[in-house]
Amino acid sequence: MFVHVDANSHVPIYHQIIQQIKSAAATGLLAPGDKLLSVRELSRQIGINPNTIARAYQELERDGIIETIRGVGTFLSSTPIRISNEDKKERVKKILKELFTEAYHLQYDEDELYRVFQEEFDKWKSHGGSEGKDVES
Amino acid sequence: MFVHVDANSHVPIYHQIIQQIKSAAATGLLAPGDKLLSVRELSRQIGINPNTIARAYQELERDGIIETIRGVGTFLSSTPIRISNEDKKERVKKILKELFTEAYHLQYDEDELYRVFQEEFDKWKSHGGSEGKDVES
Amino acid sequence: MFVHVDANSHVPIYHQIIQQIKSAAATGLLAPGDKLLSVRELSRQIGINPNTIARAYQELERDGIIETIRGVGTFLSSTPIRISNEDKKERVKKILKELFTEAYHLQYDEDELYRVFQEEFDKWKSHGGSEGKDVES
Amino acid sequence: MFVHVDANSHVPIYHQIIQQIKSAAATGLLAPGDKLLSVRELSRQIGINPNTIARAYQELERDGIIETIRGVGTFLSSTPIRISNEDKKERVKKILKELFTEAYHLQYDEDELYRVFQEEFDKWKSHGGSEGKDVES
DNA sequence: GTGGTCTAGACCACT
DNA sequence: GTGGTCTAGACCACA
Repeated sequence: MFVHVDANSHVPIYHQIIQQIKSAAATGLLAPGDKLLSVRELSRQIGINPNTIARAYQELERDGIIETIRGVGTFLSSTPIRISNEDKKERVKKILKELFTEAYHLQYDEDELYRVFQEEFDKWKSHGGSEGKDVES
Repeated sequence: MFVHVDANSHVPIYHQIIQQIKSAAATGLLAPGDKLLSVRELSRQIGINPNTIARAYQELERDGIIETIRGVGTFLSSTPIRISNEDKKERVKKILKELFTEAYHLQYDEDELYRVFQEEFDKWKSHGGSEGKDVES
Repeated sequence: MFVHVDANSHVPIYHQIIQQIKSAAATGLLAPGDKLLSVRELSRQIGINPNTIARAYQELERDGIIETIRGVGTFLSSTPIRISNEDKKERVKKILKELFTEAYHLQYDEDELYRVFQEEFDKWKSHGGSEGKDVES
Repeated sequence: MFVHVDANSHVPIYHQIIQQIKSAAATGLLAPGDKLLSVRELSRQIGINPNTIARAYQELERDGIIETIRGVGTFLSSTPIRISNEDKKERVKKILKELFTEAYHLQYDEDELYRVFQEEFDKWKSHGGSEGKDVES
C-alpha cells in the first residue's frame, strides 16, 4: 500500500491519509472502482488507530472521492463529483496563493517560478492530466 | 512585513510564522541583525493573538534564530544555514503536486488550470512578486 | 438550550444534533452570528460524550452552517452557503420522495397530502420562509 | 410490493422494512392473513441482502405482527393497532419540517420550493400516488 | 468479514 | 477557557 504517515507532522494524520489517497487517484495509482484497503487492514499496516482511518475515509466519501458499501468495503468512486465553478476556482486559487507565498519567502525569482511550474505542468500533462491515465508508482 | 497566515490551515499558526521567518532568514530576505516587528505590532498587522506570536518568537529564540534584547527589540541573529536551490525547488514542487492533485479531483482540464495559473501569476507579479516588499494578504 | 437527544433512536446522536441545530437556524431560534454552546458545555447539558458533539459541530462547519474560531468558540454562520442548483434540487427531491413513500404507506389520500402540505407551507411562509426571521421557540 | 429502501439513510435497512410493513398493516394496506413476499423474493425485488430481510421478518414475528408457516409462507397475523389520523398527520408533518429546514439552508425561496413540490407531486400522482400498486424506486 | 457510532480519557493548539 | 486530534475498546448494522 502507498500510504505512509508522519505522526510527528503538524498535519493531522487523517489529513495526510486523505491527501495521499487523493493523490493516488489523481495519478492513476488508484483507478475508479478499485477497492481500498479495509479500515482495519490499513490500520494494521500503518499502525494507526482504526478510528483515524475511518475518519479519513468518511471525509473522502463526503467529498465524493470514494464510495462505501456497508459490509462490503470502500471503493474509489467512479462518478465524477459535482462542484460549482466558483468553488473550483476558489480551491485552486487558495493553493496558488500558498505557492506564491512560499515562492516569496524562498525569494524565488518570477521567471524561475514560472519555469518550474511549466516543467511540472508538462510532466502532469504527459501523465494524463485531468484524464487520469494509469501511471506506475 | 512578510508574514502571511492561513487561520484555517491544519498547520498551527505559530508554526506558519516560524517557518516563514526561517525561510526569510535562509534566503537572505532577512539579514543578520535586522530588527523584527514587535510581537504587538506583528499581532496587529496579521490579526493574530499576541500570545501566538510570542510563542513563535520564543521558539525561534530557543533555536537561536533570533535574539531578544529587553526594551530594545528582537533581531535576527547570526546567519542560519542557507537553503540549497534543490531544497527550494523541492518545496515548490510539493505545492505544485498538491495543486495538480486538487485540479484532477476538481475536474480541471489542462487549459483551464493553465489559464487560472497565468491569471493569478500575473496578479502576483503586478503586486510585486518576489521583488516586492508587501504582498496583499 | 434546545437540543434534546434520543439515545435509543436508530438515528445517530450526532445526526440528531445536526438536525436540531439546522432546524433552530431555519426557524430563527438561532440567528447568524449567535454563539453556540461550547462542545463541553453542550456535552454536559445533554449527557453526551464531547467527541460526539464535536463531530456534529465539525459536520455542520463543513456544510457551512456554523463557523468555529480556534480557542474562541462556535458561531452560527452569517455567510450563505454556495451550492449548485442540481444539488439543491436533488436534496429536496430526496426528502419529497421520503414524504411520498410515507404518504403511500399511511394510505394518505392525494388531496389530503396536498392539503397538509399547503397548510404547513403557509405556516412556514408566515414564519419568514427562506428569510429566516426571528421566531420564538 | 410496497417496500422502498434508502440504503444511504442512517436508519438501518431492516428497520425501514419493519416500519413500512407495520404502516401498511396499520392502515389496512395489508389485511390480516395476506401473504407477504418471501424473503428471497423481496430480497431480489429491492436488491437487499436476504439476511437483512430475514432479520426484519424475524423481528416482526417476535412482535406478533406476522406469522411464518414453514414451507408455506409468511402472513400478516391478526390486525394490529390501527394508527390514528392524528398520528398519521404527525408523521407527515415531521417530514415536512425536515423539508422546510433543508429548503432554508439551501436558500430556496418560497416559490421555488413550491414549484419543485408541485412538480414532484404531479409525477407521484401520475405514477399512482396513494392509490397505485407500485411506485418506481 | 465490512464500515459506523459511541464512550472515556489523553494531549495539543490557541485565546 | 475554546475546539481539534488521537487512542483503546465496545457494540451495532450489514454481507
